[in-house]
Amino acid sequence: MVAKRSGAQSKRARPGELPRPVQEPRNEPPLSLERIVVTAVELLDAQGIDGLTMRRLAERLGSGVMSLYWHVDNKEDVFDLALDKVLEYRGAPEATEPQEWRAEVIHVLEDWRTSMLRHPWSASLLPRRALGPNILGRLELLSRTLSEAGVADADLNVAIWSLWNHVMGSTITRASFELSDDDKAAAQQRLTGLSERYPTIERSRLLLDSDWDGTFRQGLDFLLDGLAPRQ
Amino acid sequence: MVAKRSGAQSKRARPGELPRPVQEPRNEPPLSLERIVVTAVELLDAQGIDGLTMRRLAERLGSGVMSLYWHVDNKEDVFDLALDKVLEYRGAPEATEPQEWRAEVIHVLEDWRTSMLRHPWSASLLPRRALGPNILGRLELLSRTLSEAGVADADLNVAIWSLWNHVMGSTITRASFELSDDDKAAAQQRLTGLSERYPTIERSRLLLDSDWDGTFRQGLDFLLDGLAPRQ
DNA sequence: ACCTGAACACCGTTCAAGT
DNA sequence: ACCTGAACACCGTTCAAGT
Repeated sequence: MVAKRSGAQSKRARPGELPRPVQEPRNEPPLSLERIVVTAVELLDAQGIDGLTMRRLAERLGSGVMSLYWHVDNKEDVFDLALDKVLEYRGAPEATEPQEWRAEVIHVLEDWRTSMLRHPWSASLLPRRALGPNILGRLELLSRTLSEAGVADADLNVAIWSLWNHVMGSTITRASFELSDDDKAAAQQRLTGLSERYPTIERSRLLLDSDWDGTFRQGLDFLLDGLAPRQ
Repeated sequence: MVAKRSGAQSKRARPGELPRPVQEPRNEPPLSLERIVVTAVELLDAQGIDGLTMRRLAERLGSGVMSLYWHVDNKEDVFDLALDKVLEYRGAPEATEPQEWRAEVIHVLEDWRTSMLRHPWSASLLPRRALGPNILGRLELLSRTLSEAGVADADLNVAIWSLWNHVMGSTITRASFELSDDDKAAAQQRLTGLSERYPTIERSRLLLDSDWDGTFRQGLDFLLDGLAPRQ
């Protein structure tokens, strides 16, 4: 269903290595935290949040279940690591002018949202998990940008959380509506069945015609208008 | 830990009924969807999201586990029902002037947020669950208020989703930071340990001094400024 | 330092049956 | 119409042990 990431690309057996029979090419490299996390992300992408199981994860890695526990404390740990993995920041488009703080903030936040939408499970996971280094890094970047743009220290935290809330809210909403076609159909049914009870949202086709990207951009613009440093 | 709802108040045995021995007062009323939902909310309040178990739920209800399945399709169903239960709308403060649309919208959204914060599990659950009648009712109310205030039909869906996203984002963020003192402590530790890597958010004490209510109100004001119908 | 299997205490749900 | 227990196919994790 959902696109899988390439993850650990299957290396050809190096020449000179003893050749394994073709039908059993599981030339598994040794377990490592990195491999575990990459595979966990693959599994989450493929099977969703309930699809991640220590047993299934071990199977994919070609190891015993309990081997995982040497590298990882528990399942929560795996979630934290997978989440942070997905939020690696692949660098901004280099030194923008200080004038363009607004464009830079928009870039940072859209990249954030895009990263999460590539892995829909991440959106609903983030609010419940610890903040890993990549998440903190993104917060730091956002913070610095706003600060340099002239937002007063006293207003900084409110500004950051407002933007964070907007990113989280719109990403989670979008991801959840994207994921559950059943729910959507059920909601539509319930709505048209009860259109006398919910006439307004039925008329506006709230649950059916929604421009998520447009909503994100417009809400962001409103927030930035409000947050912009007075000059 | 978390306040429990009163739920089904324990009725005294009606006079004329055969008296049960005092030490076994489990004069359980018959199972019903209502009792199941109320008890599920109690259990979620007390034990959190992972604390809700069909077996524990049945135990609290004094019934066999499988009895639940006559009233309910599966566990997901229980989540949907508990979530919607928590979002019952206890009426607005009666017919406000049409001029006061802004106050009314703020009231609706703050009540929404308050309801969810009373049951912190609801915030992280809502994005993944189907929309029940109470949730739809709140959307309808919001929709009607905005429409009557003069928001054009073409802008209505964007307006509603922007506000919804803001409520969800800020409630989820707040609930998650409220819940996990451990994570907070860990984050603080990680931060102060690595203050050279995250200097800006360390300086602003982003993770420690946050005025969630203020952030909610201010972000809401910015959004309403932007969404307000041009006149 | 790294990996393992057996075992434990749980899950949600199917099924066939009881009243 | 409503409730039940036994059974199945799973879970995450402890533990004692292997290399």
